[in-house]
Parts: sequence; C-alpha cells; structure tokens
Amino acid sequence: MTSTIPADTGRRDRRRDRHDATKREILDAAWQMVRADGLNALSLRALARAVDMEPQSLYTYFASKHAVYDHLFADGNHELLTRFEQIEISDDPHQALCTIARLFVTFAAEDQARYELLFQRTIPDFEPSPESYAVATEVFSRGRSVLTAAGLGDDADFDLWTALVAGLASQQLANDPGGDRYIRLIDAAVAMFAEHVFGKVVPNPDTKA
Amino acid sequence: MTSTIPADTGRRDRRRDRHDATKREILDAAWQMVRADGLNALSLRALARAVDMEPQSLYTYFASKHAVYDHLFADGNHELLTRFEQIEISDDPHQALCTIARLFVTFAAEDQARYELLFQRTIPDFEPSPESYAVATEVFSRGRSVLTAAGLGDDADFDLWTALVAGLASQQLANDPGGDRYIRLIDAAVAMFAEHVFGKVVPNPDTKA
DNA sequence: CGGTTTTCCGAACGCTGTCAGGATTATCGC
DNA sequence: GCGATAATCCTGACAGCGTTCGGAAAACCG
Repeated sequence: MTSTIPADTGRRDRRRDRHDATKREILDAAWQMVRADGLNALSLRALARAVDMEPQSLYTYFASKHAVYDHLFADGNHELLTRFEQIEISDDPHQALCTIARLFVTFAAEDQARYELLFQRTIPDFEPSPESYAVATEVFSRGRSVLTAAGLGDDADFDLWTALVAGLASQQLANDPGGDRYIRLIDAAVAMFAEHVFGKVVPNPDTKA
Repeated sequence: MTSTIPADTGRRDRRRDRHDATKREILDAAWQMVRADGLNALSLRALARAVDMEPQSLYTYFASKHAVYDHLFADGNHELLTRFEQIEISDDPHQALCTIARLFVTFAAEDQARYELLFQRTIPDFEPSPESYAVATEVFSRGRSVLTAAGLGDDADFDLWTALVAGLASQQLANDPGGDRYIRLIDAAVAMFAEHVFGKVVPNPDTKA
C-alpha cells in the first residue's frame, strides 16, 4: 500500500491518494450499512455519522447519493469479476456450467443488498454510470464466453440459462436467506439444463436423490 | 351500485360503504402512481393530491404508508388468485405446467411495480399483514396443487420449478421490460423441466437450434 | 512564509412520513 | 326536525431526508 520510495511524481498524487482512501472508507461504511439495514435504508446523514463527518462533506467525494450507489455497483461487479478470474473452468461442458452456476448463485446469496443493487432495480431512479456499467458488461460477457466455450452459442439457450441461474439466486434470497435450500439444487438444475441443450442425458452421480 | 331497496340493515352500513369506496379510490390512485413512477417513489402527499385530500386525511383510511402497501399487496395477490380460478388446467401434465407458467410469467411481466411488491423485498421495512399474507399463501398452495396433480410431489422438484418460473419472470422484467424475450422461452423451459422430472424426452420441435 | 487548492461545516430549502387538536360534516336516535 | 354522536377533514408542527450555498479551516505547493 504505502510505497517507501518518495517518487518525483508522488507529490501531487499524495492528495489524490488521501482522497481515494477516504472515498474507500466511506464506501466500506456504506457496504456495512446496506448489509445491515437494507439497500434502500441507506441515508447520507447516517453514513456521514459513521465516518465522522457532516453530511455535506460527503459531497466532496461523491456528487450525490446515487453516485455512492454507483460506486457500490462497480464494487460489486469488480468483486464478481475477480471471482470469475480466480476460478478454474473445466473443459467438460457440464462441469463448467456447474462451476459457473455455483459461483454466481453463492455470490448472490452472500449479500442480499448487493444482489438487489447489481441485478434488480430496487433504487427508484438509479442507473449505473457508463464506467460502472462497463464492469457489469465485462462480467456478463465472461459468463457468456464460458457458455459458448461449452458449445452453447444460441441466444435462446443463453437466455434460458440466465433465467435458470437468476431464478435460483432470487428464490434463495427471497425464501431461504442464509440457508441453502436452492443452492443445493444447482447441480440438479444444471443437469436439467444440460440434458435439454446437449440433447443427451449426461451421467451425473451428484443429482441422484 | 346504488341499491334501490332501503334495507333495514343498510343504515349503519352506508357509512362503511362510503368508507370502503374512498379506500378503493385511494388504492386505485396508488396503483396508477406506482405503475408510473415506481414502487418506492410513492409519496403520501402526492397520493393525497391525486385524490384531492390533505395528506393527513389519508390516515383516516390507512394507518400508515405501509398499510397502503399492504393493501396493494393483497390486491395484487387477489388478482393473481382470480386468474388462477378463471383458468382451465389441462389433464396433460406438460400442458398444465405450460399454462401455469405462462399465467405467472405474463402476470409478472404486466406490472413491474406489482411484481416488486409481491415477490421482492423492495420496500425497506415492509412486511405483509397476516391477512394479506394469507392471500399470498393461498396463491402459492394453488400453484403447488397444480404441480402435485401433475405428479410432482417432491419438494426439490417444486423448488426447482418455482426457481425456473421466477427466473423467467425476473429476467423478463429486468432485461426486456414490455417485450417478450423471455416469455417466448416459456414452452422451451417447461419442456426442459418436464424432460427432467418425468424422465422421458418429450418431442418438442421448438427447442431445435 | 505566501498563495493555492482541497476539505469541511453552518445555515437553509423543499421534500418526506407522521402526530395532535380542533373544526367541519355526516349520520344516528328520538 | 333536533340534539347527540361519530366519522371525516384540515391547520400546524416535528424530525428526518437529499441537496445547495458561502465561507471558514486546513493541507499542500513553491
């Protein structure tokens, strides 16, 4: 983090570093609050209190409340993107689908507020900025490329896939938050999907009841 | 509407009738507003303006803003319940599944605000009252009974089913509001599900690439 | 140190849901 | 129809919200 080399160019940057650090601190506090009280319950006054500021001072770092949401949106997508990069995708199509489905559903189930922010339109007029949306698009295309690598180029198949995975995630959060009632259906769901799109019944010991 | 018979018991009821009529009028205005501006954008002051009242007068009819949401919640579930009762369910399991899936997804796609209210937790601290929740439960059990009639008694199968249908609905609203990009996948999705749970491959020309 | 930029805060505006108290209105028993 | 009663409505107000303005304070620069 803190470089020991006092570079020539590092003078003007120090202010920017401090600025970004404070920004990060505010965002972390915001995450904590939305996780505790829900996405829509976030208040700038409470957020300022959490970071020991007056509410107006937040406007030094964020142009508006929506800008805070926007950075949280980008945060969440970056996190998901990182997980995509860290994970190893099998050559076996069925296995690859299982991996990616599990990745997404568990990611969604971890944090209700984050899920709402990233995948639902919970906040009245919020629309991600182009920069934040670009991250989301990157995540999306990564997921899509895994599907095509598995031999699924058809748009309808992909839409069906996203519907299936999104359904598992949303039901998990809505009907069994903190549990695994729908998470443990992932393998069966993927098997169902694979049977359908690959046309053949793939032997899968995990799906046996 | 206006009965010509001045019944003996109809004296004290007239007040109640007027009361309920105004309530209905307020709720209709509320529906209109949430449909136009989103569920969370509803304001009691704007609502009062729409029905030509002072904001405080609304409290004669509803104990709080949440109470308004609660009645909208019950409204929506009643509507869905009505559709369930009006529709004819085929004896053929596959056909029955198609019907019920189409019923639900189109219902969801019709009204984003209603969908959020009924099936997502968009409003910070809203929780339906026991009476309203009872309607939702009734809807749920109707859906479930159709599934069992189709020969699906397994809990996991039912959860997979709800996830699939909910996924189609949520994706339709999120990615193609007003369109039919996911609605037209319903038959394919049901076929996929039927193949999986009934164990046999049903001939379905639609899923061919 | 002087000058510049960044950060912070006091005050305020219009909005929100909600409560208390009184006036107005509609209904009831007679 | 009249007085009593209950339902309805409005005036006024409170605390909280996101946000803006203008100036003070602080940090940084040469």
